[in-house]
Amino acid sequence: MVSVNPFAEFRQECQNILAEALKTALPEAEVETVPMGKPSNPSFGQLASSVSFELAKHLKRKPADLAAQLAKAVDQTRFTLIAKVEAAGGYVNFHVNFDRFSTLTLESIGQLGGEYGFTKTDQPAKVIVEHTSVNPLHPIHIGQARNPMLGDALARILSRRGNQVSRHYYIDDVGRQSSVVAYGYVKLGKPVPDEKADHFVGKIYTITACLVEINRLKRQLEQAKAVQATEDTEKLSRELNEWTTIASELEEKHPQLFKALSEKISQDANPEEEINRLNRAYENGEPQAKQLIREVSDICLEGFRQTQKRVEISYDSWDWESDFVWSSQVSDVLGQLQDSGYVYSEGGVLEFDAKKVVDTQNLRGKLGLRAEQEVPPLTLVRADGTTLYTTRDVAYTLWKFDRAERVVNVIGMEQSLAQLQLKIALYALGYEKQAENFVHFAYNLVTLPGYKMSSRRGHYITFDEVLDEAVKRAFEEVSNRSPQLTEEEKREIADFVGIGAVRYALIDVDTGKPVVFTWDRVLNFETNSAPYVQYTHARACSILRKAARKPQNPAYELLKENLERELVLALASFPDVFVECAEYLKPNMVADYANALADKFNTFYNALPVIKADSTQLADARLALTDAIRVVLSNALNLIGVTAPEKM
RNA sequence: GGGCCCGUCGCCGAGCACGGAUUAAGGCGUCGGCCUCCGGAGCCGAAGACCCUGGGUUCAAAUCCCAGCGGGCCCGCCA
Repeated sequence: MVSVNPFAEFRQECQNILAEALKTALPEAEVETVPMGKPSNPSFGQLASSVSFELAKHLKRKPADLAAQLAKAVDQTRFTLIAKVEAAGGYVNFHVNFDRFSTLTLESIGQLGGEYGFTKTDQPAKVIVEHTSVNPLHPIHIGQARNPMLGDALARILSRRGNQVSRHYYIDDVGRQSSVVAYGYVKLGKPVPDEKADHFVGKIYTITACLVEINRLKRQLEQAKAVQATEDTEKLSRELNEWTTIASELEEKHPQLFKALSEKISQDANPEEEINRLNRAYENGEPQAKQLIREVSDICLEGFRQTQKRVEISYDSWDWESDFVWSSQVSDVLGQLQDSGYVYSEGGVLEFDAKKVVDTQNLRGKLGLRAEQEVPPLTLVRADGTTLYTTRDVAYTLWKFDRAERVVNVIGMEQSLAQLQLKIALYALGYEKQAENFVHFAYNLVTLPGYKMSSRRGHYITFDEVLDEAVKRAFEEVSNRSPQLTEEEKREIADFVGIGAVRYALIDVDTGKPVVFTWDRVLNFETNSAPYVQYTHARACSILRKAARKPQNPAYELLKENLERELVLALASFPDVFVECAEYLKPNMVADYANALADKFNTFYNALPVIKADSTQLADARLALTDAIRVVLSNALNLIGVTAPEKM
C-alpha cells in the first residue's frame, strides 16, 4: 500500500471514527468539524481531540465524562491505522498502530522516492515569482541576497506543489541612477572591465554618484548662502560633510578610478543636468541613450549571472522596465487609470487616489486595513511628464497577469506601501481577480551590526564576498576533517557546503524578523545549519553503502524503539509540512523540518546500531528506515536549493 | 502626527495564521560526560524563561482583543 500522506491518512481515520462516535453516543451534540491536534506528550498518543471541552459548555456536562463516553462509543472494528482510543484529562486520545503505520510510511517513501511529500494542489495555476530584481548598478550585496534565496525556495516549493512556475527578474533600468552610472562610464571612455563586471560597474556608480552629489550640494549651498537661508545652509553643510567623508573613503579604496572620474566630471559645470538629460532621452527611447544604458546594464547583469550560476538560481525571464515605457503599455495603463475616475491632477502632477478606491469599493476587509487607516495617494506622473516607478510597475503587473493567474513579488517589506497601492490600482482598473491573486511576499532586511548598509554610499558587503568566505572556511573545515580527500574533492565539497550554509542561514529565520549579519551566523557549520543536515544525509548514505544490500520485504513492525517511532512519525508528517509551507509561503518551515529530522536521526544513530543490529531482520528494517530518512532529507534540502551530498 | 512589522533563557531563535493536558523546541555560550561500535560537521547530561507591561475574552492565552512601553520600516514629482 502506498500513501502520499501517511499522517493525513491516520488523521482522517481518527476524524471519521470520532465523528461516528459522536453521532452514536451524543446525537444531541452539534459539531461541525472535530478539532484534532498533536498532544504535548507522546504517552497521550499521536493525535488528540478537545471536542469534549467545546461540548461541555453546550451540554452542561464534565469534559472528562464526555471524553470517556466518546472513547467508549468508538467502533473498534473499523480501526486500521488506529491502535487504541483513550480518554484522559478530558481529551480523546488516539494511539497509532505502529506496526501498520511504519509499514505504510516506509513503503510509501520507498515507492515514491524523490516525489514523496510533494502533495499536488487540486488547483494548479500558472504562477509568476518575481525575485531578486536588484538594480544593475552595483554588485548584489548581502542585504539583498536574502531575496533570491527566499524567492528561489518559494519557486521550488510552488512548483513542487504542482503549479506552473515562472521566475522573473525585473531589470530596473529606468530612473536617474542608471543614467548616473552610464554618465560615469562614458566619462571614463567606456572601459572594458578588468574585474568581475558588476563589481566594476558598482565602483563607477558609487564614485560618480558621490562626485555628482557633492557638486550638487556645493551649488545649492552657494545659493542658500546668497539668500542667507541659515537653516538650509546648515543642513546642506552637514550633508556635504557626510559626502565629503564618503569621497575620501572612496578615494582611498580606489585611487586611480577616483582620480580619473573626478578629473573628467569636474570638466562639466553641471553634471546633474547632463544626467537628467540622459535620463529623459532614455525614457523617450532615443537610440543613443538606449544603446548606452543597455550596454552598461548588460555589463552589470553579466556579473549577476555569474553569481546566480554559482548559487544555482536561474530565471525564466528577464524583464526590462524600459520596454514597458517604450511600448505603449505604461501610457495605456495611465489612460485607463485616468478613465477610472480615481486620478486627479495637482499642479500638473497626476495623483492616484488610493484611499478613494478603498472606500468606494469597500476594500478594507479584503486588504486587511483598519476602518480609519489612511492610504496615501500615489504620484503617477511628474510635472515634466515622466512616470514613476510604481506607475510602471502597474503596467508590468498587468503584463504578468497576461501570462499567469497568480503573481508573487518577493520584495522587501520597506516597499509594503507601494505594493499595497499597486494592488489597489488593480482594483481601480477593475482587475479584481488579479488583485486577489497578487501577493507581496515581504521579508525584513539583513542588517550589519556596525553601520547601515547603503549601496549609494558604497557601504556594503557583497554577496560574492560572503560566498567566497563561506567556501574558503568550508574548505579549511573539510581539509581538517577529511585530509585523505583529493584537492579536487575537497574543493567540490567546500563549494556546496559553503554555499548551502549561506542559503540556509538566509532562509532559516522567519521572514518577518530582520537578520543581523554576522559571519558566525551565516557560516555556521554546526547543528541547525545546512552543513549539519548535509552531513547527516551523507552519514545515512554511508551506512547504506556499507551495508551493501537492499533489504527485501523488511519487517517494519520490528521498529519498536521510541526513537524509531519518532522517526517514522517525523517522516510521515513531511507531506503536511510541505503543504503548509507551500500554502502559507513559509520556506523557513522546510529548513526547520530538515534540521529536526536530522536531529532525530543522529540521536537514533548514536543510540542504536543499524548494520550491527541484533538480528538481520532488525538490521533490514533499520536500513529501510535509514533509506527513508535519506530520501526525505534529500527532498527537503531540494526545496530550499541545498545540495544533498552522498559524501562530504 | 499616522500606518505596518517585531518584542519568547546571557545571546540567537521555533511555536502564534487554526487558543488546549504544570516538561515553552532547538542552537550558541557556560559546566560535566561519550570513539574495543555503522562518518565526532556528531551524541548524552547540567544550569538558564513567571513568553515586554497592564487589562480583557475564554472552561483554557506565548497564541485572540484593547491600551501602554521598547525596536525596525514606511508615509517622495526616489527606486
